[in-house]
Amino acid sequence: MESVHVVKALQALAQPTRLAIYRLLVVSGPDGMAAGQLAEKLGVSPANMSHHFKTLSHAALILSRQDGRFVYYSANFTVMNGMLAYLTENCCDGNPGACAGL
Amino acid sequence: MESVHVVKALQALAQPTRLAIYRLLVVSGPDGMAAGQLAEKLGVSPANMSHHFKTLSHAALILSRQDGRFVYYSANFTVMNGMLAYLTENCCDGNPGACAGL
DNA sequence: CTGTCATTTTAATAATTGTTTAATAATTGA
DNA sequence: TCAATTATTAAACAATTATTAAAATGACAG
Repeated sequence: MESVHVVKALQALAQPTRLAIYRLLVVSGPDGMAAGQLAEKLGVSPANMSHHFKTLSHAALILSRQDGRFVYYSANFTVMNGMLAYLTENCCDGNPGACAGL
Repeated sequence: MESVHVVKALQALAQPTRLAIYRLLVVSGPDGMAAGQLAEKLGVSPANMSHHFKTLSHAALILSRQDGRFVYYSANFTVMNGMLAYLTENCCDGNPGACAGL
């Protein structure tokens, strides 16, 4: 994963509403949740949610699929994995250190 | 780790220079690196670096210690661990899913 | 002390981001 | 087709963030 994509993913998650959206989608797994369901659960207006979905989608952190009138969003675990790996790469230059557990 | 701290940590890392700083500090381990050394390595002005150090410190992602005229910064692995755990908590509601590997 | 080096702070400006309101699409059922 | 529902887009404004230049702090050597 390249630096510029990691920055984009971090930016996308670095906002309270979007972090909450993402966490709900992590819990809901591959099936995901409908846009309106998320909006209601978080008490955020649909328009505002839509902007946040766009930001998260653009960072490839979430996926969407249409089902009738509903749009279901779900977490893209592959990108999250890549981001986490990037953050801890080459920890302590390969030697054991205070980073134990990473 | 609380949501508000996670957002702060993500915000701190969601910037190319700060992400680069953090990664260099992850590699350099507990000893860390001097402020000026990092500035030179990244080609960023000392004043600008200082602002970024402040942001990262305020998010508790890095630690600092003074040694003579030099200030050494190092990665705070505990906070990174907390952040990573927060992001993947309750994945797929505890059931096996597409999140395999997280 | 005085001068120099390493870093931080302050102040100013430019750029980005988040929220709101209103308008627009797409889908469904009567 | 018409109205209702679900979601997105566009435009505007307020708020936050990043960068720069200049001044200030703190540490050490002579």
